Amino acid sequence: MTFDTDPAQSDRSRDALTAAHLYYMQDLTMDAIAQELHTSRSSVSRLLSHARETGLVDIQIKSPLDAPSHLEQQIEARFQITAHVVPVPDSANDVDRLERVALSVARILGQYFDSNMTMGIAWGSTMNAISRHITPKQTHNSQIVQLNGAGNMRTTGLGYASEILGRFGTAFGAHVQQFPVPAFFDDPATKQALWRERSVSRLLEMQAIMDIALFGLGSPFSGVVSRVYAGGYLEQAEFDALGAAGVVGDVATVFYRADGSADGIALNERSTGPDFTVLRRTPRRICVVAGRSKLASLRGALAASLITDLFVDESTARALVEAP
Amino acid sequence: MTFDTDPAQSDRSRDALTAAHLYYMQDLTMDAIAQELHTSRSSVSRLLSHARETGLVDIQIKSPLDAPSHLEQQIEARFQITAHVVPVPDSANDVDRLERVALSVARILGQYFDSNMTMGIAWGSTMNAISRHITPKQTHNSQIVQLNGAGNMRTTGLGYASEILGRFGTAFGAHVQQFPVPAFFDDPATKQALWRERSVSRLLEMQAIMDIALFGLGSPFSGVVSRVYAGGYLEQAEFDALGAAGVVGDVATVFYRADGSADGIALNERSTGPDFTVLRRTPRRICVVAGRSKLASLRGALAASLITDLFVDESTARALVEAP
DNA sequence: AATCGGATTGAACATACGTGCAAGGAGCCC
DNA sequence: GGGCTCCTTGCACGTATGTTCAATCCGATT
Repeated sequence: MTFDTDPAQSDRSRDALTAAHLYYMQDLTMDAIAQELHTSRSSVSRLLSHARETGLVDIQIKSPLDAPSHLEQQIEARFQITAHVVPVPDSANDVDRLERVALSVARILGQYFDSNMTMGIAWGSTMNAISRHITPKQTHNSQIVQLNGAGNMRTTGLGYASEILGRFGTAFGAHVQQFPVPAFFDDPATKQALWRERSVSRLLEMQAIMDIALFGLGSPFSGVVSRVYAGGYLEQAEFDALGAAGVVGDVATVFYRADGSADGIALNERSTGPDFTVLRRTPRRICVVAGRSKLASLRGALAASLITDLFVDESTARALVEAP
Repeated sequence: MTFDTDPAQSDRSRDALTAAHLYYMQDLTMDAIAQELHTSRSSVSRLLSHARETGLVDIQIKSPLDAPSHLEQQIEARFQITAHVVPVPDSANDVDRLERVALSVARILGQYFDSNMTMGIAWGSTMNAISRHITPKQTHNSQIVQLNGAGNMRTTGLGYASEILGRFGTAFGAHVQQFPVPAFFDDPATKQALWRERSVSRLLEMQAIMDIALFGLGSPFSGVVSRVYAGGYLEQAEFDALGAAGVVGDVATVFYRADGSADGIALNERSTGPDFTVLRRTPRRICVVAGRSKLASLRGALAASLITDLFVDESTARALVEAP
């Protein structure tokens, strides 16, 4: 049984390691490294890319002491959470914004997730963006578990969600636990029945003991429609009911109001996402938000105490600390 | 009292931090960053240099699993120490060799040294080379303590040694404890008398409880003469006596033989360096060696169990694992 | 207020770097 | 063994980056 020690790959990685040493520790030029490795400069360039992509080289930004920016301090003081404000120029559009916040999260995630841990993962455009950029890190005995179902009337959702899950899994060398159910059941009774099944309850157990939850926010009633609302998951009537109930957002297809409350929202009874009382027991709950359209949703999630660590673009962060 | 929060510097560092985020976390080009920061591309280049030099950006090379190279494994198995083999082409001369090993050590040192620690520092060309390249890291309540005196018949040695010490001190924000004595006393009795002085014994106490010792090796009887032997520290007669006693090297001006023994070497009675029995109590003893001329000295130091962590250039490492 | 020295800036230049491309190899199937 | 694809390599090109230099700014000093 070969681990990742197949001779070809190992050769390449060994060279990449040496090249990384020479480049990052000894400040040699790629040309000089090429000579030492008896190859061409281009190959060295590629080796170094490989080293960075595979997480062989790890670049961290330190926050010596003063680091928390003014904004971060304000957010932390006001909401009792850890804040990471991602600098994005105000002129950027929402797509760039999401991409850049996601990239920052993807690069830093390895500092949170480690061996023997379990991480819960939502799905959606935010999670998708993150998954495409994660810097890999080898872990052992770790689990990635899907937080909520992704099926709808048209598809099982297995393709989209499992693509995301899979990227997380391979990046961390973790076991992946899929949750092959629809996002919402038609009948609450189906959910209750299924929840008693051993195969499902095993997964719910894992959610209950996860160390990290990672999720974006849905914002049903703002400019950009979240994936949940565009993808055929909800009927118009259901959507209207959410509005009537005063819903401002969702985490893993579980909805809440501006004050953070979620009681009496009918759709939650049929949702497959984790109940907030469960979610709040997770030690680290990382929320990733990009774009001011999610501001109301963010405020609600904060009011509901769903977040311990927030990644947010600069302009949304500024809006957040302004008077509500 | 201003810490490092003087407004000008803080502005610069804040920009550097942002630039580092944008460059290393979001893969923007310097041009794009310049626009966001309303400055020129050159300034961004300088900001990023600044960020790297000040340790604001930390680049680490991971050793995922297989990392210990063959050579490192061999050394570790044979001598029960941790080995870091620095890749240096065989064609490099001894000066390059030292420079490159020192650079690697300087970059990685921050991973060993932290707040509330005490590190003992030798002096010499190796330590000098390292000191010129250390990547800074802010620590609190930490100490840098000089291991052995640096004075000789000509100078107090304060200039040279304290320059080295000082660079370590400022790089880590640590208190610096100099040791203003000659490298060797003329009369052992002077040493004993001085060693009872409270000012000196306070420093010896600190040496006794240090967490890390960092030193190069002296090799009196090989091609390149160590600083100790060229700088007027020893008279010819003393030098000859070392040869007669079978000495192969020294650590912080304390000498040893090929088998690691140090008993009965007269000069050690007059040396100001730490007794090996004291040194061996230090949990981490980092030795930096470059150049095959130090091979015999290295073998002796290993036999004397003076080393827990070894940094060595590739070709010397190869020579080390060959049959003695 | 004038002058000086040192630090900072952007333009221009010289390198260093990333990447598309065609050529060469290594496996694999026929 | 020939021919196929897929992967890797080095070259060449265009772009990105580091660095020098003259101009400018800033603060301190006279």
